Amino acid sequence: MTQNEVLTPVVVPDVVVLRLPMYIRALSQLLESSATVVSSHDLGALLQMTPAQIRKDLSYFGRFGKQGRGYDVEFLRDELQQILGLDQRWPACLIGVGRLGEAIINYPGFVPEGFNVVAAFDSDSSQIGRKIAGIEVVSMDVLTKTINEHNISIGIVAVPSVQAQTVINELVAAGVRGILNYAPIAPVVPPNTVIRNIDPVLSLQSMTFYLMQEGISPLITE
Amino acid sequence: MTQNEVLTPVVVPDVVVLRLPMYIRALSQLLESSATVVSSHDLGALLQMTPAQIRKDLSYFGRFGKQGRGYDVEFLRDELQQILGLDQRWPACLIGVGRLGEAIINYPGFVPEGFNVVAAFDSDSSQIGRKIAGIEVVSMDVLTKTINEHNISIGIVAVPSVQAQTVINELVAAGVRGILNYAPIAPVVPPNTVIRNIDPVLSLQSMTFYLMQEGISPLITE
DNA sequence: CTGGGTTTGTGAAGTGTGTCACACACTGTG
DNA sequence: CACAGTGTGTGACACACTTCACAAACCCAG
Repeated sequence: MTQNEVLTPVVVPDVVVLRLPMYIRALSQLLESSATVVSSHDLGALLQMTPAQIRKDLSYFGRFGKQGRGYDVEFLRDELQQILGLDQRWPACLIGVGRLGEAIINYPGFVPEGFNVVAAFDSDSSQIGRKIAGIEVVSMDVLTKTINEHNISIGIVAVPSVQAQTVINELVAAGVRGILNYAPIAPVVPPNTVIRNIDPVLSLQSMTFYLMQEGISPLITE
Repeated sequence: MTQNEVLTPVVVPDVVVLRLPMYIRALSQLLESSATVVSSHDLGALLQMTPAQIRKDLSYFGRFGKQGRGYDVEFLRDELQQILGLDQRWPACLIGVGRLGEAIINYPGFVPEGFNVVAAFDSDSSQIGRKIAGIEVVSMDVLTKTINEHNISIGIVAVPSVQAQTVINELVAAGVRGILNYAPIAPVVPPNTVIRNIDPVLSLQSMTFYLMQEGISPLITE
């Protein structure tokens, strides 16, 4: 094989892709504590997972470690960031500037990770023109235009449930291929679109099953 | 086997438990559109999953359907709610009343689903005494006492990353067995404790991998 | 430069989850 | 009351992911 490496030799399982950001975060944390090298064993202890899984996951993308030594923390983090496209800044737009939308746009966790909300939309005309965190709320009428102008490929949906599917359809039609949905619904998207749902209620509802199993019930004190 | 049925015949896979809330939500939606009966086929279409998976999932808990007919919507929803313990109200406490904590306590999605934030804590003394959504912010010193008094088994963590693990440890020590964590960390909890992490950044970071694969890059316009 | 200790990368085995396909049950009709 | 049509519940199969285990590679000490 004297040709250039193919980008992704075999198809990478989704679960593996979901774990890469956790590796990046742990590596960043290690960097702050001035660690230069880490083994799959130590990284596994930090993330509560087996060393074998970490090695297998990384092996989908390349050979980043050295036998007898481990992984160079900074190098591995940079490689993983590049694989996920996190060495670039991603402009995103927000739809819905109610209480939730406002909290999202003010959330300080996005910017340091390379995600910038550069536009905010709302269907409520009384919201239009208002500025939140330096961003002016504009009408849904200019959705496609604004998305093209700013080259936005990520949309964050923070509208009421009943409107969410419609808004998602509009985003997809406007060319957005990645959607972060905060509405408590099960949205339908075309196959070439990536959707991630943030739904604390679903998390709580599956949690109570296990609490019940341990005999913990809100009505019984002990 | 003339003995009483055991509650859960075989161990239920975690993935199945995670899907039950989605079924409940879809069933509630069907109820609103005045449907009385639904087949696994139709439910699958609504949730983008195969009928076989739905039938298999439900079969872990009992036989709720009727051949040739399907499932009674209201009956199935009630059964699933009971299995998850959602026929009761669950008191929860919030730790951290910053911008994020405030948004959580004001989030209107929890109460209709049976989750009530009945106490709010903060380590910042300037926050103590303040009232948010009718709930007075109190000191971390009274954490254990308050949790016991209100019979709280769920804690919602909305403190900065550096404090999150400490707060989680304190919650566990105080008897909380279910934790909804909003801090962007990988927390460590004892085996008998259920943790759910809400982390929009992780969702975005795995999303960009797929956007990159489709050739979508924030720097390239087309 | 040699050898003991360490840790990676990866085929192979193991485990768990999803899908298939069909017997059985129920409905409604004539 | 019989029969055609429909849809569940489930054992068997298929697939995907995780873990195992070991050869190969590297470090470092003497």
